[in-house]
Amino acid sequence: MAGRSSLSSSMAREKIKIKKIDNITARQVTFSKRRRGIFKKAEELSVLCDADIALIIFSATGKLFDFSNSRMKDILARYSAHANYEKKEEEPFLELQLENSNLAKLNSEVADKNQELRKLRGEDLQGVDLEELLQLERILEGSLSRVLETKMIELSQERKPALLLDQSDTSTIHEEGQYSSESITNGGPPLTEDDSSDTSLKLG
Amino acid sequence: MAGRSSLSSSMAREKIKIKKIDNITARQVTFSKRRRGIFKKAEELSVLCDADIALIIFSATGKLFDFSNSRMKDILARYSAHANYEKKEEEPFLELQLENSNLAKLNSEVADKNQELRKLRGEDLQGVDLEELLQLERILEGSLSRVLETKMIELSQERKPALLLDQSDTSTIHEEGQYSSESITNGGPPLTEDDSSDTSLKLG
DNA sequence: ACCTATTTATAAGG
DNA sequence: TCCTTATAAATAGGT
Repeated sequence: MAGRSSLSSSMAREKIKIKKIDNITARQVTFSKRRRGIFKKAEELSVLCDADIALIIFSATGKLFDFSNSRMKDILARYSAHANYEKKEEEPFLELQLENSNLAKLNSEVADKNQELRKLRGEDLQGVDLEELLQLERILEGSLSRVLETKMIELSQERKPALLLDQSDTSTIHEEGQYSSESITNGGPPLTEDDSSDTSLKLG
Repeated sequence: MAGRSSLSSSMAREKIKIKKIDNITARQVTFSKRRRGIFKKAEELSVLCDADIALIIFSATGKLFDFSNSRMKDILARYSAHANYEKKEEEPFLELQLENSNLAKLNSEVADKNQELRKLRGEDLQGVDLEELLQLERILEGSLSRVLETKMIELSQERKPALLLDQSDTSTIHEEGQYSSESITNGGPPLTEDDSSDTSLKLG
């Protein structure tokens, strides 16, 4: 009936559209809930079907969460091997490992981010086509309105003398631990997997 | 109340115990269904919450399935950097310890850029003080005016109607016997959204 | 964090 | 693997 193919989906109280959640608080709440959900699903799948799973999640704020039913590095090594096998004709995937590609990768990532920043600052609009300009315009307008709104809120708060005592910090933003991470790792499956404890890194 | 921590769980018609499924056929059927389910969950989470996700699954028979909302390699590199940073005291994770400091540095640089991008998009304004808000406002207004100016120029020069931008989800599925793998990859820079290029894993 | 009305996911069976 | 159906889980919105 409605136009779209079933792009909808989700849960309860109300069906939501699978589109980035605008409200930051709501997004974080949903992130927490769904993160727990998917980790649980990952664990169940690994147990029920004797599968090896690696699940890595970086939140929008850069926080890391990961799950693996066996040693993460083993699974990534297997993945790397597979990837290499599939495209051995071309360039080796994760190389022998991920090693030096990390630097290059991160470097180009920084470069990409910088270009995005320049565009958002209107500094690099030369080769930008109309479509992207319109998109940029929408983004900037939305951003500006949110900035103005936030400014108004802060201005109105600043005016008032502190009513109550200074509550330490009402709305402490999420920590944004740049390097914090939460990991869930289950070790040895009962039947198969004889995980001979090795400290040797086969990757290096 | 069963004894352990909630080991019960699951789905329908009958509650099943989360334990390896003995019947091979049943296990494969469940694997297929749940695999699809978790991939869907992963994609939804990445879209809803703007998270970067890597999900790698090896079936009991060794078949590989993977999902990533951006380039798998990028995420694994980030993961590696994180892991190295966190446990640099111990064994170097997937990395030779050579570039630890550089990696950490770059990684935090990426985090910084991301935060700056979020601010410019008006997504992360909680905790931003008035002064910075005003600065943001100036930047955005300047940017917006340059975008508008550029748009006007292009409009006057090109008469092309804006073509529809179709965002087809780049999902790739390959199957090839023993080493087949299924990959679903959605990707693309937030701004540009030009992920047209490849239908296959392009590494590098 | 907890509640709960709804939407999803999915175990069985065809 | 797909379809259907009954039931278990996950979860959006609100408190």
